[in-house]
Amino acid sequence: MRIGELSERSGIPSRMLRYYEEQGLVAPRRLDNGYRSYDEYLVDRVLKIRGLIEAGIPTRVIGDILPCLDRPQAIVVTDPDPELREILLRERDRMTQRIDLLVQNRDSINRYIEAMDSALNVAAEKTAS
Amino acid sequence: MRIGELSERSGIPSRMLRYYEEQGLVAPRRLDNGYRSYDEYLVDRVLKIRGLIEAGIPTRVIGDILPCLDRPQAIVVTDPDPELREILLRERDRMTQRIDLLVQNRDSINRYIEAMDSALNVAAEKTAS
DNA sequence: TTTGACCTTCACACTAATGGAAAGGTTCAC
DNA sequence: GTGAACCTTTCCATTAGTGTGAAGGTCAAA
Repeated sequence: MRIGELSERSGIPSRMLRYYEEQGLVAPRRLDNGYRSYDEYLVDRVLKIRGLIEAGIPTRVIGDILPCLDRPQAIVVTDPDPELREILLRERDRMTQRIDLLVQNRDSINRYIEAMDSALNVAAEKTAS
Repeated sequence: MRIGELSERSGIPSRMLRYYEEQGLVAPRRLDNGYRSYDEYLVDRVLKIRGLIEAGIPTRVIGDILPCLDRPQAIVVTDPDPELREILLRERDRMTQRIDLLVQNRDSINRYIEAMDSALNVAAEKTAS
């Protein structure tokens, strides 16, 4: 598919799809006329990229971890690179930290919402009485 | 305490502490000479801010949710603002999405690391035999 | 064959977060 | 009272991600 269709299906502006390409995160083929041509599986890929960017992972890092994310590991890991392993360990731990903090704060927000709601209920009961 | 001490204790550059103030996230008192003076509890506060920023939450949003995060809810929620509730619901859901995607990808990375390690073990066993 | 929708590259600009330098005030210790 | 260490504000620079517009090529349909 061409960039417009991918953009529509993924909800990601074509400007950003070109940017991801510039950052080396996707490599669409080119048609004879120079148009980008995206394979079907790239829909999921760009959505994953988008999600990671929104989660605060810089494209540089995404480029490192992306190859390890979706494909059947058995095929890839024939020659384990110890340097890559270090990068992955570090990023995994950073992600875990992020997750913990996010969970903690989301739960705080949730408690707050619930407190608002029960305050509303109290008010409603007063009115009803 | 003054900005230098807070910076040292929190590990956050003073430049950033001034930035957080500019964004309305902290409001240190001022000494007679104009120096910023931070209360003890602000150490935790700026660390929380830092964590949220690193988790990808923009300061604008942090400003909205911060008041709901740490303080005893019962006191605050006397007059629940429905508009604030909408903001909080939206942000909570966004955070949940982030968390899910982060968990999913962290687990993928983890599986990949484990695959690397067992590939290494296989190689080591070969060498040993 | 012209129009319209799509694509291309290039470039300028904006925001958020951050770093850093300049120019100057305060305080304290020698 | 001078120097060192700290603070102040102001301003300029950089990076990542994003928006937008110009100038132009492709292609199908009227």
